[in-house]
Amino acid sequence: MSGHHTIAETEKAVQAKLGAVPLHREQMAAVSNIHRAATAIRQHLENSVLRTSDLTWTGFVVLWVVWIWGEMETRYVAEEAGISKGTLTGVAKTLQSRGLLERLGHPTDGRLAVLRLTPEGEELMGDLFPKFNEEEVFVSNPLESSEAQSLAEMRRRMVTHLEANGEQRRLDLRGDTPLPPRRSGRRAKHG
Amino acid sequence: MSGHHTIAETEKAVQAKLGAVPLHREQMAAVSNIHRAATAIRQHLENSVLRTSDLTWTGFVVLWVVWIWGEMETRYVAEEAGISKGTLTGVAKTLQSRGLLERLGHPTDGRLAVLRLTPEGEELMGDLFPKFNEEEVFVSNPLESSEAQSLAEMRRRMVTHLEANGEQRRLDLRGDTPLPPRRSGRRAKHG
DNA sequence: CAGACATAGTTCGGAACCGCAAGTATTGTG
DNA sequence: CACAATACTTGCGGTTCCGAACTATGTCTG
Repeated sequence: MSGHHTIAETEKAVQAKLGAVPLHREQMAAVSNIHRAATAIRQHLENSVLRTSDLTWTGFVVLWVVWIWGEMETRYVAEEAGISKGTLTGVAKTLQSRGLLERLGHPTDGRLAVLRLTPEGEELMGDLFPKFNEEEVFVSNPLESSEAQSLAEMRRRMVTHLEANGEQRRLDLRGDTPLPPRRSGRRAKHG
Repeated sequence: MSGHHTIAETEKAVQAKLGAVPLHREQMAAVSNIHRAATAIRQHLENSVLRTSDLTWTGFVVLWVVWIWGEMETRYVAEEAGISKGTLTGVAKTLQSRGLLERLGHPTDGRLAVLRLTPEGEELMGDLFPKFNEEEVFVSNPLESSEAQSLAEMRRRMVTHLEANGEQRRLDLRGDTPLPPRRSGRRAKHG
């Protein structure tokens, strides 16, 4: 995954490329490879335990969230799973079609929808999660227990910070110029 | 991003769910939220600096790799960017169509293709990267400089370990039963 | 040098995914 | 009761993504 260049080589090349521009090295290192690490871990988990049950990463995460918390309103499921509501609708549909998940109306508030595992889903997760956790152990083998803890703690701090201040930061950055629309996406009906 | 449940609450719920099954807490914490953190960071970067240039995360990473290393064979670009060769073909096509990237044949080995930035691509990256790095600083604000370093170092250890031992581990896990094909994916021509 | 094998890249199938707009239904409020 | 707010779904247009099949090229070996 780290290709054929080390981090040190990469930083050197970046510095050469930027010349006089000051570079924030530690922060670059702290951020730049997180996505690659996440991808590597995700692929290991997908190809070791998830694939045999024909689950995608996202499908598993959604099942996991609902499994842990029991019945859960869809908006919270999306939030906890880190996907958009629209995506959740599709993923939930896939999982429903495989008989792992069911969708219920909320008893008092008719606007809400609630997700719950079917017995099959419960059984699958009861079987799958221990295996999943075993691979989490494998993946974090090279870390001391205390390191694993502080790693999680640092990440939590970054996420909390982003949640608290990210939106304001983005607002400040773009000032008065509004965010341009994406290239893709539905267009307004008239025009 | 962390929804309305803290990590501690989540762990408690997991333990309740699993009952007697021993749970590897630190490792679970070390792994389970990395993807969520990566997503949060990615979305901040996309919506702060990338969106104004209509670049996706992956598109930016590919440009970045080629920018740093100059001309580069596509297989190495894919490896450094952490995507499959097939994905790179599509991404490179998109970037070519926007005039940021060009594709050259290799002079001596006809199988190889080489990517290089166009002058427009060079200019864009020269403008964009400092802004990107600024946001990397923002994202890692809550970390001490030494923490940022050790974070990156731990992650690097995990990735290295996966690269070295992941495939063997997956082989051991599935034993003699072959990996089932994905639900999606190309099928053999005949049938 | 032909045939086997290896390597690099592209094509393709199917799914995930986003962000937005619009639509539906329900609930809260003045 | 009109009207705003909320929750979810649907659909659009695009990108990304994997991995297997396929194509083209290079290399090794008898």
